[in-house]
Amino acid sequence: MTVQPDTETTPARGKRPKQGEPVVDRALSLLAVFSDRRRALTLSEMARYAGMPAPTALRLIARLVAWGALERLDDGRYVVGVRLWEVASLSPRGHGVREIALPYLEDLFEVTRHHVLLAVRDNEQAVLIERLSSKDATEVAYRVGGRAPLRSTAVGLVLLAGADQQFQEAILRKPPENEPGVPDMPEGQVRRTLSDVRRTGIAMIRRSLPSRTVSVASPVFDAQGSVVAALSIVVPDGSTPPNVLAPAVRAAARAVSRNLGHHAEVSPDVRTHSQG
Amino acid sequence: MTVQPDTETTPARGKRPKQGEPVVDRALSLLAVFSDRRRALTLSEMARYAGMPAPTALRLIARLVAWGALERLDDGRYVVGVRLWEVASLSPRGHGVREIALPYLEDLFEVTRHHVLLAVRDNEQAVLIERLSSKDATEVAYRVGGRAPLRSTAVGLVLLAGADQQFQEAILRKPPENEPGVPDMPEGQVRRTLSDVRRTGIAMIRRSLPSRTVSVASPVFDAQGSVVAALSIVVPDGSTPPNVLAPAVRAAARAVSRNLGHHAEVSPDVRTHSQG
DNA sequence: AGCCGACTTTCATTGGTTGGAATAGTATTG
DNA sequence: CAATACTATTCCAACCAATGAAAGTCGGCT
Repeated sequence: MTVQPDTETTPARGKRPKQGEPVVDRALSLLAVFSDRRRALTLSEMARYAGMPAPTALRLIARLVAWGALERLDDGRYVVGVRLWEVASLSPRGHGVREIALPYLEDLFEVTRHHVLLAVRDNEQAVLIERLSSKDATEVAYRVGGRAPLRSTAVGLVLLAGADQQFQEAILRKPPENEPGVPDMPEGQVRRTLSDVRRTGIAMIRRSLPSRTVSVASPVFDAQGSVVAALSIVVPDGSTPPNVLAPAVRAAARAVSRNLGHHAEVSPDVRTHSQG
Repeated sequence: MTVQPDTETTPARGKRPKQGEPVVDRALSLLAVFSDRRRALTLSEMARYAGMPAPTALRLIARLVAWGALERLDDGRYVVGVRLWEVASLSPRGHGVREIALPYLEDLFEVTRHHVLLAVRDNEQAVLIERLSSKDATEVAYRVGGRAPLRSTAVGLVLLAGADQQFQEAILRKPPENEPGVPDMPEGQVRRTLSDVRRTGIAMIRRSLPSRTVSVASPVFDAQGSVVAALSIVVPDGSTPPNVLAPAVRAAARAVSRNLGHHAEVSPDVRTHSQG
């Protein structure tokens, strides 16, 4: 009678191969399956992308739908819900700065009629918080809610320059990402650029894809003097001399900073370099 | 020896008075504690508002922070995170329509220099998706991400008029909410108004609080011909005759609809009434 | 009809979840 | 400076919500 309990042939209901991930994490991973390209997904797609069995996904999704984090379309597919958007609109670094900055972005937009961008840093990337564009503007690489690299975009450089030293070093140590359309700078040049950005309050990047454009960005400070966002303008290369754009961008960024409670201590450096 | 196990005096660790709410719901209720007035909360505040013990809240919050749904400030308080905002930006009815509508909102804004609003319906309320305002505009009642009643706002009436019959009846049966600053319409008048809105594609509301304003709203249709959003303009009462605003608002709303794939079948009714 | 895929319900098992208690840290008060 | 009051965090044994294979249901396609 040395017959072990035959687990092979006795399927035994409720015998899971062990998973052991917190439920909350699973629920969140179901939210994370949505992306720019995947805005409406079926149950099985969500389960597959999130890496869990369909019944489990269904149960969790049911909770999310009940709360409003997800919504179910007529065809049975799921999309991100308005309720989630509503809560998210309370994000200080998301809609928060946006709300304060928007009027100034509009002014800048109205004067220039070119793309106006607002971005914050999240982890090792810039997240686009707002973008004003006219219907007939140049093609631009990033959408609101999307992410952009720190080293190869104007807003990214501004945010990187404003981050704490330790973080900057960590980023600089990493190998460049080689984004298409942007000449990748060697580490030394990046360092010099960041220093320039801090000194002048302006970052500038030329890119050739998806179209030939010039971006000019400037930092937005909060009351404590830390860089909380980057404001930029993107124009077709050759349309307007960047040194004409810089003062306008910087002025807008300063106006936003002032509204955030930043008391602009005009450093002599900035004064010397204002205007090219 | 009829002494029962004295549960009273033997506290016995791990003996909870039973709760039994799904974990996901609890996690979501921790997100729901944030509001316009409460954008940064401490652990104990969140636990209190969400109605759960501090250790439980802490554990869940830790997961939410790890994922990025919440962020922790230097002072230990929690705020809604950028990651959540990022996912929420994929909400078709949230940022989705917004993204398509924004250029047209901007045009309208630029011409009029008054508040331009975009709202969708969620449940029994309108949710403000976008608001363009100049720095020196009139005070306005609602903020982006906020909710407004259906019966007493211009966007609300448009959304209500575009909802299915069954839903409209349910709303009409409910007693009026008596919002301050807006004359409350009796049921019959609401019905007539809704019918007018459907016919003319325009809703108009005067309100006296927080300032004397006139709102003019028009529906945005999707490819299937259902009302997915309402576009409106809010001007100080007396500044511009509403019948001048109506065509502009309707034109903008139509432009957005067209962009959403709506093939405007110009109904005879609308033609008769276009322009006052 | 028969097959296939996606969706949903069921249910015995169990491990993630739970919250009181204890501890540590911080601000306020007498 | 001790005492008080509060918040934040760690610990852990009990236990119930979560789990996922299996089976049933629905709809589409051949």
